[in-house]
Amino acid sequence: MCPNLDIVVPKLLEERSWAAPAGGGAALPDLGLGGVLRVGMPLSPMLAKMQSSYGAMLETFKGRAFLAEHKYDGMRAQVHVVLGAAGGRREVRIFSRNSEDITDRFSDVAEAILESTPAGKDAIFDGEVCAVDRSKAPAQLLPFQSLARRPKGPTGRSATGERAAEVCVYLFDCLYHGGESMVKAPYRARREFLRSAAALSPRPGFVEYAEGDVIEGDGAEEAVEAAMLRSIERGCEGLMCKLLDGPASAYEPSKRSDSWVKLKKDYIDGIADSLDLVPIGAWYGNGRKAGWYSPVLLAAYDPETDTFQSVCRVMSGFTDEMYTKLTLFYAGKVLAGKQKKRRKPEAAEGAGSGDSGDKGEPTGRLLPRKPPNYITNESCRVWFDACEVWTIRGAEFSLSPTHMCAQGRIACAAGRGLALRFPRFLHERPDKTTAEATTPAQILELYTKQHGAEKPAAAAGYDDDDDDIL
DNA sequence: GCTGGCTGCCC
DNA sequence: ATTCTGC
DNA sequence: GCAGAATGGGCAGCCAGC
Repeated sequence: MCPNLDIVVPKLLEERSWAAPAGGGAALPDLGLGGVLRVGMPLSPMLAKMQSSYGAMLETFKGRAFLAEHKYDGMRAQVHVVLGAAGGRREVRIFSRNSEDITDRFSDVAEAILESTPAGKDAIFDGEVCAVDRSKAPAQLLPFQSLARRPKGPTGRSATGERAAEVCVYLFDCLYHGGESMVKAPYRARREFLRSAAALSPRPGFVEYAEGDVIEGDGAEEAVEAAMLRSIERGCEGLMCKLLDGPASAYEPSKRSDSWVKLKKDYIDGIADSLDLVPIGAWYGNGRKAGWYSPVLLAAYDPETDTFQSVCRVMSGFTDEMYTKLTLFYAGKVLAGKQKKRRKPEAAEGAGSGDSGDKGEPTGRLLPRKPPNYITNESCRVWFDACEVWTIRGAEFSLSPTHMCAQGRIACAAGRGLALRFPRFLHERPDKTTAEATTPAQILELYTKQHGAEKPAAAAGYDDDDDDIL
């Protein structure tokens, strides 16, 4: 329970460089309300605006210098180095993006920070903690899932007995140091300071600097593309592009500032793959989506076994109009708007066949029950007749206990399938039949390529699918 | 003691 | 996290 | 342009129930 006052009071931070209370905290009733940084009290991290093309990003920087930094796929970490009362023993606290204290979960990071920072100086750093495999030369970045499997408590014991993943923190900013706030300083200065011995002594595989390229002048576009490719090879999600100079490059807590732009690789034309999936079921939407099907369960089609294997649910990317059309198409009628408030299913349930008090069964294109060739651990409220194809885009695939795509073909993952992270609907694919949908084998190949960083396997020529040609 | 559901948090 | 909608 | 709503995948932890 951290008092997250930065969120409650998103003040304009009239930060001064006098933030340092020379004599100690006694006279600081302020809880962050005044915008005064306090080591040990988390401030809301600065956020980035998302853009989906190099062109749009370059446009926002308008020729000014910026940093094209790797966007690591881990957890945001605001690292505080707190001085003890006597100025002696230091303590490290680590806060999540939402200002939760996650020090216990990453006590190894905390210790590494202690070793990497000079005595007698308090500090606040910003960075990303990632699961890594240190047996590789430069520590190999591991998927987010590895990081998520870390135990939450201080005990560090994992129920399954598997050892927790090693982690490394990639630092990219310094907000405060030695009693001085740095948030008003230009990013270039903050970064340079962070990279000086006065602030930190990095330790490979434990405490590192976020990788980034300074880009300015001609050839910016080529430089950004190159940075993006490097980031992808490294196993990152894309780029964080940050304005380097001037007051606009200050650190603005809790703001989704224009001076930070994120470019995720799965949005960039020519890099992202999309999938052609089949809607096989749905639930009833809540709130403003009451009366519509939402979300919708999607599946890949395996012609070898004639099965539809679920890959994800999707609810993003539909306009209200599409919802109306979709619902009418499958239900064959307008659904009665549900009550505003949804209630707990209680213990009722009893498998997905009952459909409690629903009237019409096989109306429209609904099926009376889940067909045996729909392979999923989901229990949809209604099952669709698999009859169309939608183009879906997402980030990577994860091993799933719920979605059974390619289940049985994945080495070392008995009983698990593949699921798509961050799925969103792009458009219908009226020119494709369900038999032409993306197959589990294709998805398995994409999965293998994504973390099988072992082999760069450049091409492996992949079937297209996608195309949002306009 | 193991399992399933639910909560809370990460992205 | 993402997307669309409404102010 | 921004806030709000409705949800995406997935994990650890905790508690109820068998």
